[in-house]
Order: sequence, then C-alpha cells, then structure tokens
Amino acid sequence: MKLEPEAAVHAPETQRAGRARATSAGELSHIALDLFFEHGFDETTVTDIARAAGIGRRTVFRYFPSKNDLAWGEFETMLESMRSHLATLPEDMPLQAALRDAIIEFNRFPDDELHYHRERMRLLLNVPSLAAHSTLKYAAWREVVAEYVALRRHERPTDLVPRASAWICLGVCLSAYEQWLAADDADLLELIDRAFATTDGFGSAAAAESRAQRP
Amino acid sequence: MKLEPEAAVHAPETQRAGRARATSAGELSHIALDLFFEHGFDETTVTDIARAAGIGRRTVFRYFPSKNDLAWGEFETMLESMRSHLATLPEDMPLQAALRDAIIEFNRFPDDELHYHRERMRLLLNVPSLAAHSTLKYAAWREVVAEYVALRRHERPTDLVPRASAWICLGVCLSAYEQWLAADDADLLELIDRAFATTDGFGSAAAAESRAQRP
DNA sequence: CGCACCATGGCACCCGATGTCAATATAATC
DNA sequence: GATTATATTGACATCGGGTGCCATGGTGCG
Repeated sequence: MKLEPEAAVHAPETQRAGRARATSAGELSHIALDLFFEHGFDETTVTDIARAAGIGRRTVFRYFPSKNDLAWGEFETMLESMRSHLATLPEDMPLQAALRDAIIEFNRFPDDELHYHRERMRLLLNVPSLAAHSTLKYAAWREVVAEYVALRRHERPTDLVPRASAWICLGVCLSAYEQWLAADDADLLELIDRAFATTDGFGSAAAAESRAQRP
Repeated sequence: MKLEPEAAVHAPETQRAGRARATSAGELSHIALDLFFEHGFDETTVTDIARAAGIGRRTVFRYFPSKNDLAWGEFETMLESMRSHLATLPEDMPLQAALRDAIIEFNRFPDDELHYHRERMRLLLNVPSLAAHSTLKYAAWREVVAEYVALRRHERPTDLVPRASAWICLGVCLSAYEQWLAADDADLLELIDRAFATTDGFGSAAAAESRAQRP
C-alpha cells in the first residue's frame, strides 16, 4: 500500500528547495496503525512508532501533532473533498437529500480499503483516548455540514439550525458506524440511510406541543 | 456553597471505620473550577489545585480519575436522576415528548446556579482538552437516552434507532447550549425546544427517495 | 490500649508533548 | 562543481498528567 509522498501536505509542493522528506504522513500513519492493530493503541508508545518507521521520536511529532492524530490519518484531506463535493450539488436539490448524498459519498470506500477502514474505525470508536480526541475531528466535520446548511438557508454557520443539523448528521453517521462494526456483514451505506430515517417525526410533535403549552 | 460530605459517593456511608475524608468531591471540584475560571484550564496544574485545596497532589487523583473530570464535577449523579425521572414518565406519553420532557428537566437549574453552570459549560465546550474528554461523558448520557428509547420500542439499547435517537438528542442539546453561551440573554430551555424542532422532516424525504432508488 | 480499617501523601516512574539547537542533506543557483 | 538557501532530523532538556507503591496518620471498635 504505497502512498504518494507528501500526500498529507496541503500544498502539492512540486519542487522545493531543501532536503527531501524521509517518509510521508500517510506512510507514517499506516505504520502506526499496524502497530496499533497488533499491540493495541495504549500499549504502543510513540518511541515504538518512531523506531518502526526508522525515524526519530521527535520527527513523528513533526508529521502529526499528537499520537492520536496518527490514527486519524489524512482526515483533513477527506474533509476537503466533502466540502468540494457539496459545492457541486445543484441549488434546487432538497437540503436533506443533498446532505444525505454528501454523507454517503464521504463514506464510500473502495472494496479493498473497507477492511482497513473498519479496523481503523473500530479503534477510533472504542479506544477511550481516541474516542475522546475524536470530538475535535467531529467538530471540523460538523463545521463543513453547518457551512453548507447555512449557505442553503441564507444563515450563518453558527446559527441554531445549521449547528443542530450538523449534530444530527453526525449522530446519524456514528450510530450507523456502530451498527456496522457490530455486524460484519452489514452495508455501511444502507445503515446510514436507515439512520437518517430515524430523524423522521423526531421532535416535531414534541416541539409543537411545547409551544402550545408555554405561551 | 457548602456540600454534604461524600456527596459524590453513591453509598451514603453514615459511619465508617478508618480515617475521615479530608474533603469531598463536590468541594474539590468547586475549588478547581474557581481556579480554571481565573487562570484558565490549561494554565492550572493539578499541583495548583491540590495546594489550593490543602491536600496532596496524589490525593486529587483519588477523588477524580483525571484533571478533566474535575471540571465535570458530579455529572454521574445528574445522570442518575435523569434516568429515574424517565422511569416515572407514563407509558402512553409519546416517545418524543417524553424525551423532550426529560431533557428539559435535566437542564433546569435554579436561578442562582445558572451563572455558575454557564461558565462551567463555557469551559467544557471551548477548552479543547475538555471538549475532547466530553465525548466519554456524552456517551454515558446517550446511554441513558438509548436505554429509554429501547425500553419503549422493545428493542435493545444497542440497536440502530435507540442509538441514533440518543445521538440526535445530544445534538439538539449541544447546539442549544452553543446558542445559549453566545447570547447571554437567551433562555436555555426555549433554545432546546427550538433545536428539537429542527429535526422536523429531517431525513424522511431523503431516506424514502433513497429506498426508491436502490432496490 | 491495641487492632483493624481506610484515607493520605510523598516518592519514583512512565509517557506524551514541546522548545531548543546543532548537524545534516538536498535543491536551486551561480 | 561550489555555494547558498532551505528543511529535515534527532539529541538533548523540560514540563505536566497519571500511576504504583508504601509508610504514615487519623478513626471507630472490641
């Protein structure tokens, strides 16, 4: 599983002065993940990873800001492609349909990467320190959703509805992921679809009722 | 703001052999929060907190498993009361209305604690390390919701709909909290109500559409 | 009193994370 | 090919959160 060098760096950086990198973020992340799978996340120290990659411990932190980020790999890149995918959707597409489409696309992986992706997600959702760290990643993901909802509704991304929509989308995704990890023959995309349907009627009755009760 | 000794300990523990506790979890949490408010979370070391409380650093970790948990205080106790509140709701109450009711109750605070609660939430939502740690607390909260939804739907708490519902409820709450913190004259409970309404129609169209497309 | 019991806190230690700095390697330019 | 600009690299050193260990100190009871 060879990755393009500099795959994680945002600037393509065709020709640059100075010493060439000894490794790439993608490569380093894979080395770390293999160790995590084999020995467990907490049992693997950054020193172990550095040794396995043949670089210095300090250098690991130059590629990834923290040990946690190693497990997340190139999430930022994926976020960016979701953002641009949303931008291509037609204005007249219903908002919910657009979100569903973008989220399904975000979670579509080639067959040969599915197993790897599954194991990675198993770590991210089950290892406490990783699950904790994930909040920050999810916030970035929600921001993408909120920005789109705000655009479509002519509001600010910080307004209530964009924010709440983003949270709901995240919840839909993660509950689908949880089911996916529990049943190894499940289809992730179909689960996301079903989770989306859960929001049906949710809140409307309660909110209407409440508005009637409190003048 | 004096707290009962052992307020955080589940067993009431009337008379116990052995040395008496030097402080209580509630008291310690308040001391820590005051320091966090004044100097910032990251700038406050556990040693500072221990010194302010007049106890040893090691002892702090005996009351709270981590520095993060100090900021959360007695969340588990609040969870427990939400669980028992849900248990008192009539079976024939619509599920969404029941959830809305329990969540509103969970977030009702006496006026004199509102300011304190606000500052605490501001920390929890904005300090990165606390926001990260919150995932684990939210998971426990969602578990309470999922258990109730499962009970009402005769499913398991790990099934898709209970899990997704719990996520949606959490999202509703947190987006309301965010608005509340941004506008200091806002009414938290009303914001939660409005956020609940956001779920209206969410997903239903998209999901139906999708089911039609994929045989 | 003496005993069992439990909280305390000092100490050493691990590990993740960060700043500094000198050595080194390479690309572009002359 | 030599020079220079630019980055990488890793060896320190340091800090703070978290943990195991164990002696010590306070409490109630027989």
